[in-house]
Amino acid sequence: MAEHAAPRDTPPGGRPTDRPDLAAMLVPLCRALVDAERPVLDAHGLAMWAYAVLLHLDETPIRTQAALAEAIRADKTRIIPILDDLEARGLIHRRPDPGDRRVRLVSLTPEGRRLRDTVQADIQRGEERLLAHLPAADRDGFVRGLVALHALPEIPPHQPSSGA
Amino acid sequence: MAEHAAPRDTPPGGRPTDRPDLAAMLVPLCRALVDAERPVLDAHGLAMWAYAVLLHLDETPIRTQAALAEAIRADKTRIIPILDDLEARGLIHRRPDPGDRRVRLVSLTPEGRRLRDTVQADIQRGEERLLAHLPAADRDGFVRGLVALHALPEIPPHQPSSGA
DNA sequence: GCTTACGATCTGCCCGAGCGTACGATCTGT
DNA sequence: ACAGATCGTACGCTCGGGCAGATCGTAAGC
Repeated sequence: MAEHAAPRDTPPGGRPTDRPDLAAMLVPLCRALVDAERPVLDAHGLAMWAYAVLLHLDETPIRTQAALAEAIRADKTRIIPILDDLEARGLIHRRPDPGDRRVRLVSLTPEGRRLRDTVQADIQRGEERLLAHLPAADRDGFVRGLVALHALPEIPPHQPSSGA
Repeated sequence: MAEHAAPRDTPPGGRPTDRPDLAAMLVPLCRALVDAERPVLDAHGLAMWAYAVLLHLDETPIRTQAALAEAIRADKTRIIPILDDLEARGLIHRRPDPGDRRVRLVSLTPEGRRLRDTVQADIQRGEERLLAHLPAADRDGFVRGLVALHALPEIPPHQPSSGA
């Protein structure tokens, strides 16, 4: 089941780390987690992007739709139908900024906030059940490390040092 | 920059966790990490899937190509050209199983193993530089938690409990 | 020997997502 | 008033990847 990378001889120019690549563990974990959470989103008729919008909207005041799109790393054109849908369902407000009528001020409606809280509660409950598999110390470290990494402004590209 | 979710009132039916969703942190982290590591793979002429194959090949003995594809969660048809390329470059062997000539036994060649070690050293060096941003305790907990989660056989789907 | 099952391979279809372009409405500076 | 920039929106292209079907070789059971 669990394949741990056996420690190998030291490759040229690198210290051995005695663990699989972070990405090789993170990517499957991400996929599995997203798959696991999809039923919850489906049950509430939310697409992943729509949920990302709801999540982001009340954490930081929104300036423009393009900024919102960039914040959740979505495409600025593809976010339009998502906002259309959320607006049609009464989950967000989208009104022109009186100060600059080019921009639309996007905000959560009370129903939007409620749905968001409900869905997030479901999701986080599932996540907590997942985290329960870990010993308490590792669980806290994992979450704290993840929060810290998530807070990093950006991740610089790795440099191939060995002769290309 | 770093937006921490402010603790909110408890949503109906769930305990508040005072942290963003795991997935909401993991997915951007994955994307950023993969983006950061792409230059390394490019420098060695390896696609992501090809690297996944090399990574998987010497950790567990391979039975069939379809099993290999499933193990790295790739499509069984899409993996063929990848194996073709790796084989043409002398990085893997693909010979018919004498016991059952339907199946092809896939294994790493010495050059394949060397390339894999080189690339992995580059990648893990970059990852270690990233982890250096964390306090030692959180770093260890993060890696240990990640390894443990990665070792889980599967992640059960979350159940939407609130009235769908 | 025949039928059925299975693995590898190929081909084609469809979808989601990234990206560029274009256009209308609006703001800003001159 | 006019030029240039900015925002929201629509359209279209392209690519990667998931998926289904078809073919061929091989294996196993009858």
